[in-house]
Amino acid sequence: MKDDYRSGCPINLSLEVFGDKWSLLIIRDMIFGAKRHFRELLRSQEGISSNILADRLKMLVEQGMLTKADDPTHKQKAIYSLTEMTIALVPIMAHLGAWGRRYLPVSEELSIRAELMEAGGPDLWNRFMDELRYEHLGLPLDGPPRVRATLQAAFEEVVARKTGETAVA
Amino acid sequence: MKDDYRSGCPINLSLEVFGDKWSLLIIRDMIFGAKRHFRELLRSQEGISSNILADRLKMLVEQGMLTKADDPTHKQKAIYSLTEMTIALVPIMAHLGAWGRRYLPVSEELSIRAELMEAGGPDLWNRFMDELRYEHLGLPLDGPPRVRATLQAAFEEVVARKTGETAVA
DNA sequence: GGAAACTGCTTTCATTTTAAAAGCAGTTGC
DNA sequence: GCAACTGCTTTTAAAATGAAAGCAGTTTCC
Repeated sequence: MKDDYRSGCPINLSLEVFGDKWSLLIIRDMIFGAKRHFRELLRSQEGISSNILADRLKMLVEQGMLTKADDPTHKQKAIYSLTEMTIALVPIMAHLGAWGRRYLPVSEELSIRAELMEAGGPDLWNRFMDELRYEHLGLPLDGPPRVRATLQAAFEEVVARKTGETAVA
Repeated sequence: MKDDYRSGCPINLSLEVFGDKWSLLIIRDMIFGAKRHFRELLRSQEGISSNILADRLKMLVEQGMLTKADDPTHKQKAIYSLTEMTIALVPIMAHLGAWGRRYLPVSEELSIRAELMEAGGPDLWNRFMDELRYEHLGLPLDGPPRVRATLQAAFEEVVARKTGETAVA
């Protein structure tokens, strides 16, 4: 952990931890894309390069934002997990997505999840956070996880519809 | 405006606009510190340098996050104003502050505002946003602005108390 | 049992960004 | 008339980023 901060302001400290162009995208892919391995994270929409990904993962682990463990199914695989700190970013992700959707030129398929998160509100966010605690921290969960699958299904529906439209056009 | 984005994901687009170590601090100082001029913004807690500040202000204006106008009281002064886009970041600021306060080594005096914002919740944020619309966009406001002054007073109270403690110690 | 594909990275090198410091052409207040 | 203030720009060094290739294993598949 680094401990020489520019100031003790909570917004500044937050930016010092994940205020760059990539960290939050990695966390996004872990939360919404269920990605847990290096090579999965390497296939981001935005095309992160491997050296940057390696650097950020290392930093995020050092900061307590992620944990890293051996994957029992493969001697070379590492599994990255969210921590409570990172799961607590879900509402911020939802707000960021809603903001981007309102003010920036988002694509329909990549913003359907943000739309559903905004519509679902804090109740949905809390359910999703509980599901992430179940998947990443092993905490008990009431019923099976469903939020991410619902978001994913909506995404795929849009993709299918747009593919159809293109085929027709 | 740049228009070559890495992806149409709303979170990514948001990061492309203000996902760096300084942009959000400039906006923070305009929102919570009522700073409107270059040299005011230069005196940030974190010590931004003048070339970076100039660069970011230019970019934020290009992105529609701020507007720049002549200050009628001084031929060399420029006044920067928030836009609706930036005022809409208030809830994100509140969440970021709350998150930082919970998980990072914040200082007491610099986090009292975040504490009050968290306690006030969406009702307070909306009132604050209306006050910012009044100050920066000239929209009508019901009653005089009070939120920022309240936050500022709490900040100064903590500073005064801590100065007293130091003097006694 | 051998080849191909996959594992999480690291290395290299060119380009871009950041940072600190000094400076500058005006403008304003006293 | 001069000192302090205005929003920057310039210079130079250091650091971060990005693209591409490579690497020492491990696993899969036939």
